[in-house]
Amino acid sequence: MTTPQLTKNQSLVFDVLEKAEGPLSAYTILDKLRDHGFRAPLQVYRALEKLLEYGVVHRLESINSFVACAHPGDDCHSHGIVAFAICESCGQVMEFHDHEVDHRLMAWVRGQKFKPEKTTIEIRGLCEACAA
Amino acid sequence: MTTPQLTKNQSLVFDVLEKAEGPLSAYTILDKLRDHGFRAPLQVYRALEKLLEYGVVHRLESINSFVACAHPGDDCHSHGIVAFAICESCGQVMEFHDHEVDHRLMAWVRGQKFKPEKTTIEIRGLCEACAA
DNA sequence: TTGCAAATGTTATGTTATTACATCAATTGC
DNA sequence: GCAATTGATGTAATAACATAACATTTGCAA
Repeated sequence: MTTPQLTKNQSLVFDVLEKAEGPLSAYTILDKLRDHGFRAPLQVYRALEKLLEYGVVHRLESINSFVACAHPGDDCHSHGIVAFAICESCGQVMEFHDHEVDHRLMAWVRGQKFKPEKTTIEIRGLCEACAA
Repeated sequence: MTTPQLTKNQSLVFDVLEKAEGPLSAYTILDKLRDHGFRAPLQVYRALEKLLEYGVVHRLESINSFVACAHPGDDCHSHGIVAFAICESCGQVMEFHDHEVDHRLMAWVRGQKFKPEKTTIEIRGLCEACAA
């Protein structure tokens, strides 16, 4: 999928996520955009919905937050399943891909005739700096 | 870890989850236990906290719900990372384990000197019956 | 220029989870 | 025995996350 031109709200939300150190909740994004005229959660959620669809933003299910994709200008979908390591101390997120993991999960899924739509892999713990 | 004797509230919550067809939200559990004297969400969340700790219940992060562990009488922790396939149509959940997936994720983690605490693997999609 | 689809604005509400504080019951140490 | 501690419970209030419903605006193509 190629990313279409972002609308005003989509750009604002994406910029906030890109400039952020780590993942942000929808309401945190809302607060950061009040100066730009944002008033309601839906303005954020609607933008996020599109950004997720375009693959330029990821949702972290285990912490109800969102991050910009770590592959600028690239298409995340081509990498297979995206996995995340989330530091519970500093909030830093590392994004990675492992084709063997994809392969094993998809093999299991095939065996069950299960039709996968969206797969979540999130490892919560402590990053090197915080574990020290 | 061996599971200690459950308290009254823990037993009530666990029984509800065991008898359920699929995952339940905390508030759904609350509703099912009103007849047994439950009045507040916290009664459910506190019981769930312990049941999760004992490993007899799993939390499904991507749907904010809880399921009884699919290995009755067994200790889930000994199986490594638990993965779930969740049917978005009928709500059915399949629980499985794949040592190779564990191995690959833990290898990545070691390479980053990341210290994992809790790992989530959830595949949302359609089960065989619902995909037909 | 009309008609449509997508995006936006706004209010209200629904859903999930926690904080704060009080009480009760079992256990331990003296 | 009986303080002291610990863990479980009860209750109210609130915080945090997400969507429904409806009105309006915008861009664009027939």
